[in-house]
Amino acid sequence: MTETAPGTATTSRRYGTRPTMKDVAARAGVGLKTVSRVVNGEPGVTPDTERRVREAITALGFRRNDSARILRKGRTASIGLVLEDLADPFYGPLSRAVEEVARAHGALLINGSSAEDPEREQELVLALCARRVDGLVVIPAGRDHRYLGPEIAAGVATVFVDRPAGRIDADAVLSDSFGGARDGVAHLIAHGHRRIGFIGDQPGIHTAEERLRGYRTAMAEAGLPVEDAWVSLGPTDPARVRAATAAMLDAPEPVTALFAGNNRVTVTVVRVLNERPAPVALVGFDDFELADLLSPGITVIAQDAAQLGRTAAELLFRRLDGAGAEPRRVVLPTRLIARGSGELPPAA
Amino acid sequence: MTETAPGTATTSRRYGTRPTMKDVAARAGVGLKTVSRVVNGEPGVTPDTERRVREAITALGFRRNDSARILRKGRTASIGLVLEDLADPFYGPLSRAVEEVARAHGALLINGSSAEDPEREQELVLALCARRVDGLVVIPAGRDHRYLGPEIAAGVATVFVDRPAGRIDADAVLSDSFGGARDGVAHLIAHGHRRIGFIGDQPGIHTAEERLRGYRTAMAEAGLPVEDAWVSLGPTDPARVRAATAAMLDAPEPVTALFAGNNRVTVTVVRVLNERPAPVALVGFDDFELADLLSPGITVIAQDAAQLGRTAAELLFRRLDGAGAEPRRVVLPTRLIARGSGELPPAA
DNA sequence: TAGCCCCTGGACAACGTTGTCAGCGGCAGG
DNA sequence: CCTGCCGCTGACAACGTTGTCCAGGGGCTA
Repeated sequence: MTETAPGTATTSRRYGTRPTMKDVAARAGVGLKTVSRVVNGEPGVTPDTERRVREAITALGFRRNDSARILRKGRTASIGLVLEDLADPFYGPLSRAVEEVARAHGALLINGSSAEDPEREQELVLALCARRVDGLVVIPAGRDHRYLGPEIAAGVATVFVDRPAGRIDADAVLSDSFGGARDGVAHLIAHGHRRIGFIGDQPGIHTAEERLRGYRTAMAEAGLPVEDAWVSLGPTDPARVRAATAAMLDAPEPVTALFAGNNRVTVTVVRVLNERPAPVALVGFDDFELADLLSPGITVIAQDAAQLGRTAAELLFRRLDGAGAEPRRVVLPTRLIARGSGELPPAA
Repeated sequence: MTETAPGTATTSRRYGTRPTMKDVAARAGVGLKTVSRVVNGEPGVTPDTERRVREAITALGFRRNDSARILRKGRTASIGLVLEDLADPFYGPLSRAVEEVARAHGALLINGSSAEDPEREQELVLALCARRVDGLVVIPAGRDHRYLGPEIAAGVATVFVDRPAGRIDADAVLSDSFGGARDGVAHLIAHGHRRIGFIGDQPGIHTAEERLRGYRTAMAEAGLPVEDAWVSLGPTDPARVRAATAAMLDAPEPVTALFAGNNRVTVTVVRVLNERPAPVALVGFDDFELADLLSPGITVIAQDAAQLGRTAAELLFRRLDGAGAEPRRVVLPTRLIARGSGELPPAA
């Protein structure tokens, strides 16, 4: 045993310094490798030796340093998740689903929010790569993911969720934004609407564009024109959405129904409609808690966020297990849930 | 550019093997340490040398291996967050707030869900410690955290949030559960209620007990009795809460008002009340999105989840910056938001 | 021109763990 | 009694990075 801190016992160590296997080995009177064997449950250790080692471990409060282990082994048993905003209720279940799958595979989840900022996304992704995560699940904020090329080539499995990767070919798990929006708008048309507004997320975001395309397609299929004033894309903050909604409703010839491009938009639109006397039909993309308890209940195009996360994570681990193949694109169906708001007839 | 075909030049590497500083140094024709200097922006490198190194870095797709760096430096620049369930809307903003603070301090956030299972909490916490996170933010699931003793002694800063640690002395950031519940119940009493039910989370959970204590105190302060049938603690799954609510409302002498112990409970209670003709007053602990849009709006005791997370993370980083001191307990106030459901008069 | 210092660059050890390999004692078979 | 094998154990190198220390060269001063 060696002396360490000024004037104290053998086991005392400076604050902030942790005992290592070497310390454990010294205390147990065995070799370094034997400690390693015990810690990792490898065979070939006498019960008596093992007991001595275990005693030393608890006495010293030893905990294996995974950084060293990772360095040595090359695998980190962790995956990274980069999403837009954890505070958005859409991402909670998604994140949780990814975590559950990771856990089932013995991996830890490291996650971060890009705040919808491409630079921040890249910064985060590269930080995770520097940590040598085994794989990445990314909800893209940017439109160009070529910076991931070297990482993917180096063996970092990567799956994109909710939106496809930009300018590289990679696995992606998506919801059927186009089909969902088309169904939702067709639903409104079926209930007699002719003048339908679309309020969506920023142009440039894949889902926003797909949903807009779905809207336009449904209108076209019904032979209806789309006026410029009926389409508004932009940030989903309440102020912008409020303004857009008001503009459509206060126009000389107001829209009689609205399609909201995601849950953030829907919530604000509901608030605006609530403040107005005349009922306006509404279908929103994304389901959300309590949508059924509002009056009228909100008709939505539901996508299963948890399923999205689960599917992506499972695909990721299949890749890690060596399922090498062409990048795949998985598209999950959406489901229209009619609750009332989408079945209102045109006011006029 | 060099050839990378199988079995060729020095710079070719197997799939899954990443270039190291040594490779970069060889390619740039400089020493190992010089590469390190460039990568870390240390002074003392000629512009020309730096350029050569940077070229080699991009050519090889080099990315520093943070595992090795961490091992060498001892600090990981990452903190761990262990919470109950990311899918619970209460934790999204909390997690996000912690992340923002971590980011401001240049640290990465690793998080995991305990699923309210003490064993899983411990497993997660220890896994994070093995990764040598610099600090931990923990929303406890268990009641005994002595297992954290060695870690804290070894310098892992730890802050508990939402509930205090069990059987060890540690920093904690809490909401005023007791005061909030007391205020909420007093609010119901002020509106004429005498028979008030309390539906809360599992006994053993600190907040559940504090809120129950607040309920009992408010009742006692008003000189009102509390019948056993008016108090129900247990899991917050819909089935249990439904049953408990129904039992209180269908009793021979039903309660005229309910206090819900957290947002999960509130949501289910709202659903049950919606199915019944007679209005029942309701105050819920925790605010939630759309609470204002229901009819009646739901009166709540709001706690600021983001503030909770922010405060905890800031305290954590103060500790990491060396603010050694006695463990502190910070209690944040709650706020009653009256929206209608809490102001309904007794039915009878 | 000698002497000195500064600037740049590199050799080397160390961080804590795991994989490889070799040693040692005992036991069975020849 | 020797050989060969097996079960257990430990010495040693390696993972990729950073900190320490030293060497060489160029510019400056005396």
